[in-house]
Amino acid sequence: MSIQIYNTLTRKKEPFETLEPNKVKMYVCGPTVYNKAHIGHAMSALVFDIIRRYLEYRGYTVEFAMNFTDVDDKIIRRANEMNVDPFDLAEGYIQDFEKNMAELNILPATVNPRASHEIDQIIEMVEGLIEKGYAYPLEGDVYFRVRKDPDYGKLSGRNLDDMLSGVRKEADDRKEDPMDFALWKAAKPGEPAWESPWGPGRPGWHIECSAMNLHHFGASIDIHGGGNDLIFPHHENEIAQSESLTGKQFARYWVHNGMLQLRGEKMSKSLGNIISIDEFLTQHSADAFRYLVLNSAYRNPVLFNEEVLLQAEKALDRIRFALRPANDEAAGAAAETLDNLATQITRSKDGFINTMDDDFNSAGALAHVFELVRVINHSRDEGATTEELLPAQDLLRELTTVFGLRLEDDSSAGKAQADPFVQLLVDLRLELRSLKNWALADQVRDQLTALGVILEDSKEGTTWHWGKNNG
RNA sequence: GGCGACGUAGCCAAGUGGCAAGGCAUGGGUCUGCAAAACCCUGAUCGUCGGUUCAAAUCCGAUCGUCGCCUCCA
Repeated sequence: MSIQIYNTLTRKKEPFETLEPNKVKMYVCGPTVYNKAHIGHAMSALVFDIIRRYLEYRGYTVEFAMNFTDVDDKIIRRANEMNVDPFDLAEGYIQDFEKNMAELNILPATVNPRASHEIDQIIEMVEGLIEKGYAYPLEGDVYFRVRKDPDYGKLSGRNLDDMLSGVRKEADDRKEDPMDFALWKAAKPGEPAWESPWGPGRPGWHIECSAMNLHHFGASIDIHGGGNDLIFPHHENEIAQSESLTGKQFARYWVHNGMLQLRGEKMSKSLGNIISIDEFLTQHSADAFRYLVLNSAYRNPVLFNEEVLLQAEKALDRIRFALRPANDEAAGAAAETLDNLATQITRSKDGFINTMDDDFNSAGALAHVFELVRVINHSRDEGATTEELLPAQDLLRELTTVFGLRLEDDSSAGKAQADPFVQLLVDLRLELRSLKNWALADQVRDQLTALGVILEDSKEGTTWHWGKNNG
């Protein structure tokens, strides 16, 4: 059974077949860089990072492109408000975005094209569309002629006549059809502009993605991704532009992620309920966010709130524990236990792959990961040695790496200076316990807990670690 | 108004025809001086109504509810 991918274009799952053997050309719509990236951007980036990692795990070479829209009305407006150069503004946010992506453990794209670096290709494409009759210049603008494209609406499942009823009455009546959209916009005074056959101006939003794809990948790509809020009009228009010009199918599979739900509604600028990635990361771990994304179907809305994040942190702790070595005095587990462990390795790996093959069902695959976790922990309790646990733990590390989870025991980061003193107190308490001075021993433990240090007593002694978001 | 998605245990959430995964929480137990962690055990007939079928959470119809797109949006 091959990988199955749900294709928005056909509204069903289809077997994944690449244009070239073992190679995937994948393009995902990136952000318009006029502000700090928010957790909705993170959600989309995580979804496609997971898909990309999984395709690589399955042996594909993935060429992954994600653009930056760095020429746009909103960027220009904000730059004017702040009295800075629009390109400097965009550059700053691009760097912020790349920093955020690294923090979230999102693999860097093969290429990050920017609209402002693709102007020649954009102009060339617009000229081509005019030549073929799919576009027309109008007072320095250029518009796409939607009525000329019989397929227009095939991605979003709309037809032009239905859409017309929804069009605002004050629609620009210079255009041939209200649904015609801008490929090129004439420059207004004070705006950044490039010379073109139609006078100074700048590209419309939709054309950049088409031009970048053509430039970097050619006429056809395997996977085109983005948030499902981009299906219309953005992706619909991309298809119209690209396929009208080349006559070839633009993207074989259209993959769309669901929206992040904050307090029951979509997070967006217009609603003003934005949480930036920076803000998020001061409170929570990147792994916790990734877990939320993994734990649900990428096409559905993902619920985001404090309770769910707490549940995620605890679930991750469970996986982290399974990666710990065996007890020091472990004498080796019984043959039956080791057989079960060996069986589970095969079962978990097969289950993981079969489930992920089904349209990247990460939530289902996560169940297979947790089964492995349970059996590892059980085996440890049954006396398995570190060597005996290792193959299963290697697989656990392998699968969670495909998911992009770091699972670092890094909660002590930045606190290392205090470690010797903590150890001193822990050792002291051990003495108190051997003297059966429980009251004082408990006092030490309670006060360390209050400082964010978690103690765990066992037969071999006491281990300790820093708790989450504490100390 | 048009197009689309979703509604599964206290919470999050897989599962699209054959006895309902997983995580968090809860309760009980093992271990522990106590605790923590870990381990074992513990719960739902799938919004509602009707239909198809030997068999439905899963297909069809209706109904209620939630959400998204149709304007910039990941």
